[in-house]
Amino acid sequence: MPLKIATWNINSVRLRIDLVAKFIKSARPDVLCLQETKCPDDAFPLKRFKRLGYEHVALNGQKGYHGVAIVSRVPFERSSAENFCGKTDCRHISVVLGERAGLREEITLHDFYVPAGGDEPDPEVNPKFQHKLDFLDEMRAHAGLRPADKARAILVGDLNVAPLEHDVWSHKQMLKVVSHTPIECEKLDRARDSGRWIDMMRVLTPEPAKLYTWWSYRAADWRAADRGRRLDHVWTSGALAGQVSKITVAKDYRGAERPSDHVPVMATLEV
DNA sequence: ATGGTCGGCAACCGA
Repeated sequence: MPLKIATWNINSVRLRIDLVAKFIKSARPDVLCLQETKCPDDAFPLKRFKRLGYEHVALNGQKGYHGVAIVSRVPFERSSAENFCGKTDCRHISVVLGERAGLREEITLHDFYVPAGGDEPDPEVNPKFQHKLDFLDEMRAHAGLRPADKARAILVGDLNVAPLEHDVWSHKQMLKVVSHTPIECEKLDRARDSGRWIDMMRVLTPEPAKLYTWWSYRAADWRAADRGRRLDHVWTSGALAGQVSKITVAKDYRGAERPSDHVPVMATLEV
């Protein structure tokens, strides 16, 4: 059976709830992972999601900043939220899909929002960049992010790093720009390799094809300039990799009225 | 080389 899992940095779920509804109705994901919900759990628009058919929700939100959520048409077995870098800043949540979702074998799903890291790419003077590097190191070292050989797992979200040359509009001009500096790209690679995760977006769309999921709000004409970055990712364990039939980047949503600066990415799994 | 725009929430912080 096909299982569709989408990820989207929504940059305020309450402000953009109508846009989320439009995406849900059109793309029909089974599970939607959100980042930057900017919404305390008691203010999350549960009723709206319920009306749309997404009755199962796992939340890790707070007032004003960051926040992640997983909303689903199929029930979870369990969920958990973890803290990184000794902070309670709501950057991770995970669920397990299993029997109740009609699966014979469980799938663990992680939803991440890695710190953006500020503007200055020097950890000595910019604590936000240091935090980002520490966060990536902690992901690498995390035992819970190393799926066993046969385990089916998927990790999605806004990882705030565009690691490959063709994940940015200009590799050369981006080398000193936070999101594409060598040190953070290397740390992201190590986090991925340490868990033996596979970068499924690049399996299905290999370089040198350009692949972006984010376009700055600051561009006068984001579409014409097309100075995008691939900040959002879909990683799977080896056991799940062969079952990903398709990943789509819904670029049109960047052109919506009052858009997020990120667009939805949706993976279809044959499970 | 520089500054450009958002959202939350009520002055700036974070992105």
